[in-house]
Amino acid sequence: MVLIALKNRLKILRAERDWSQAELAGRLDVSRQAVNAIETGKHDPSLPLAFRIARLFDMRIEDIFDDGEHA
Amino acid sequence: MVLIALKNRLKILRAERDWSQAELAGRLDVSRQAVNAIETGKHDPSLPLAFRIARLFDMRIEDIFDDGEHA
DNA sequence: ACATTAAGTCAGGTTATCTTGACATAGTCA
DNA sequence: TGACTATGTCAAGATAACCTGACTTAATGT
Repeated sequence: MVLIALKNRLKILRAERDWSQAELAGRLDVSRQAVNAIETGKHDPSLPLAFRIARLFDMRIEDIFDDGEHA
Repeated sequence: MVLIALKNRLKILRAERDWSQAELAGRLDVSRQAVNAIETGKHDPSLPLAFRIARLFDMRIEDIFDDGEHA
């Protein structure tokens, strides 16, 4: 049972601010590897981390991560 | 390190529809115990499950779960 | 050439989020 | 009374989401 992670715009949002993965990790209070794993689709963030990410970029969770948003 | 789960309105949304935990679990494709654990604050849903919950109730994740929403 | 930074990865470990199965309690109802 | 439903809980186990530390590769700059 191999499920893939939700698509996300983290890498783009980070690039827009010219932050390294390490800097973003620091702002989110997680490890650099955690940020990398999320960006590269290895896994999804926990819900609390998703909230911190949304707060940091002042966006809604649904606008950063997406499920497929079928209509 | 004991962290508490996010507050959530699952129980209320479910009551408004007069669904049992078992029925909600079926609609979300998780176990009844998983629904119970989320409602009783034992843990947070994964992000993919949070998306399914939000879709089911046609609401935003932020309007069902909350972090404290300081201002 | 050498040092530094960024990104990606791996190993090994911990904790959180699930699973199934079982059980107790309370409420409803024939 | 006895059957049924809903809720809450526990145990034991699987997998996902984190951690630290180490290492490689590519790009940049001195």
